[in-house]
Amino acid sequence: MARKPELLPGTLDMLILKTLTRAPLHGYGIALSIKRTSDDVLTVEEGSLYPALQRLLLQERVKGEWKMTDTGRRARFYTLTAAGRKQLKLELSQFDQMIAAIGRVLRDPQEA
Amino acid sequence: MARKPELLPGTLDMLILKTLTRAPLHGYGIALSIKRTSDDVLTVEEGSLYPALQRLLLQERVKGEWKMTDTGRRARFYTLTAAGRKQLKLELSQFDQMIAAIGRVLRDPQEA
DNA sequence: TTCTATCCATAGACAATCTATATATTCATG
DNA sequence: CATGAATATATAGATTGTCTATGGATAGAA
Repeated sequence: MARKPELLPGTLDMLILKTLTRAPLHGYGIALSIKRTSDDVLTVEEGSLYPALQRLLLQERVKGEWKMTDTGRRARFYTLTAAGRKQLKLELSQFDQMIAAIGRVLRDPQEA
Repeated sequence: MARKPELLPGTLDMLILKTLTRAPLHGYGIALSIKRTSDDVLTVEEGSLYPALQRLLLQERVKGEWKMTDTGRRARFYTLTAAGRKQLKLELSQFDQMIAAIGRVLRDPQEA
């Protein structure tokens, strides 16, 4: 793991996809949303975010359209595709399963 | 994330350290313990386990001693050090914080 | 005019995990 | 006694994901 992990590795795609279920957003907006919703615990660096979005585009889990923001800047807005919704559902259930499993290990009684 | 993730990346050291709070164990025993305690959800591959144990040795979070198992094979038994206990405590609290933050993002209401 | 916030993106470094491989021993089964 | 499964350690190499660092550009506030 990186020295100062801002994210739990392996969870970024899921967080992005989930964020897009609310509404289409541009990259910067996704990062802000995750930061705010997580009460500043999760910070998505640009160097993580944009490669992740490229991956998701290639996998056709999101689609991107260049538009203008309210503030008059051009930005690429991402929308979930059907495949993206399906993938999110899958990742969500795998994540729950993992967390539950880790929980069992961490709560396992000490010192017989 | 790997195609078929057997672990949540970034959690292996924590799982190993936690497993060693119960009793000193050798590598193979640690892997078995995690597998069983997690009801077969978490599988620690050898290629992940032994490098992780080397890291933990170098960082002096565990110490290792060659001994004989009950079944008469030589194996390296790992014991938590004070630094290892401290590190476990830290990782546990960071993990809880991350999971809680991820939970807030994932439970964030849909479609305004 | 300068600074901050908004916006995109890539290159390169680094860390963690996995696949594959190698070695060796014990024990059960045929 | 041969074979294979389970027990046990370890490394090399590939892959992936994230981060640091960098570059560019515009809008609006000070």
